[in-house]
Amino acid sequence: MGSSTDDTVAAEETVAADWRTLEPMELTPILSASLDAFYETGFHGTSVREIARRVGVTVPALYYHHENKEGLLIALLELSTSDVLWRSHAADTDGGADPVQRLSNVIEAIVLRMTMRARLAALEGEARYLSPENRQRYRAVRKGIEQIVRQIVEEGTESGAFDVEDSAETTRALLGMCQSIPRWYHAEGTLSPPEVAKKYVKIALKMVGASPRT
Amino acid sequence: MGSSTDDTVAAEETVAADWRTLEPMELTPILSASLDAFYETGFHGTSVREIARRVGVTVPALYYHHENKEGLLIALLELSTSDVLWRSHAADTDGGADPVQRLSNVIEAIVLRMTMRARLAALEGEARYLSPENRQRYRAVRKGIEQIVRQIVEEGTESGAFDVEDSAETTRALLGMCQSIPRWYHAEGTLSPPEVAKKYVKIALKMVGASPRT
DNA sequence: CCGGGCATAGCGATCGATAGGTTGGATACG
DNA sequence: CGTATCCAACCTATCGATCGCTATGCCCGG
Repeated sequence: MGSSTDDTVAAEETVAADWRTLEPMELTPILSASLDAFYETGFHGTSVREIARRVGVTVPALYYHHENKEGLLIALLELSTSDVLWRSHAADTDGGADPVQRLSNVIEAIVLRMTMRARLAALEGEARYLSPENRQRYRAVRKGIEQIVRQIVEEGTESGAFDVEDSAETTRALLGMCQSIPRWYHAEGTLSPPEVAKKYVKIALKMVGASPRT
Repeated sequence: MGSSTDDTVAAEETVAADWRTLEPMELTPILSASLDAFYETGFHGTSVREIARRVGVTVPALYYHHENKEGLLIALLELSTSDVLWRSHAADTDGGADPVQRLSNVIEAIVLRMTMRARLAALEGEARYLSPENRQRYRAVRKGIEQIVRQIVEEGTESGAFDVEDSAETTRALLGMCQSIPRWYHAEGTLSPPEVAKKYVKIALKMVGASPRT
């Protein structure tokens, strides 16, 4: 996990800020090729032979490391969902008690992930092709993120920091806005991920009726 | 096309209000079964035999009415996109010159379609599996809707009715919020389509910094 | 010499698509 | 009125290709 030297003091500071740093996720060659293929042609549109061809191996090599084709998608979704769930929670608690800061942090964390891990984030649309039990686990993660955002929206509304009529609907609108980012965002675009995140934080604050601190 | 009797006067009035009325779209048995199958298991996850089985015919019957499997998806997307494009444009012009009313109308039209034609609207995510030339036509439609919304946002910002920093980004956020509705909306839910539309119109007006008329 | 990490070869099933025959109803003709 | 013709709308049967997956064997580093 972490280095064994000088941890006591720097640990909190590091962990607290960690949710902003998204280095390119390191994947095994097999998972990297699977991600590319699934992103381009979808789960059912991708054959295991195509994945093996991209990796430069034969088909049985895939089955040595993963149970079956669905196992490849599960492994990718596992990494993806645990990453976004951890980051959202860290961003939330990092915002202290101020709903404005908490929502700003969570939206920033989500948008940063949607832009810097766009291909991985777009994969979540393929989760509905999983077997029922695996799909269940994935939907639990989605509900977790929704609950984080909804709690902030509700608490902010009760404290008067926000002006929201329907917190559940506003939460879905916030997440829907963010989840659609991978559909149009390209890394070659003019806006960098932090710039996109800043814009969406401001939009999100408007959606909940909180004036940005200008 | 239309009946030749009594058209001159009633036409305008009918057309102007038509974009709010969404009767269940009548599809051929083949397209109806294709829509169900594509919605449940995706384009690549659906076999032509499965579609034929749902219709109650054999496979060649499908190929008699449509060129190939992709032709089934094209026919559905054609109906879907032409419908939403027409409704959005009608809702826009029906709002007169007031940006608030125009945006309210367009968002209402889009949300009404997303809820009442949820399965058809969700199909648009499968458009990326089309061949390049067909995908091109579809993306043109999407750009058309985006341009309608963006124009309203820009004009509203220039006239002072809206308070928007980045109209392009706000437009994408508005559409992304709406396009994600089919992912969670079920017809069995507690909210009716007009109720959902009302809520999203209010949220949209907040996003562009226009205070709702209370 | 042994087992992790593959490749060779091929299994049965299913894929999208098609050639060619059948049918039933509308229309034209005597 | 009877019947000949025709075409839309299918069905039967089957094509070659590809699918997910695996039994078996080799090879090389420890």
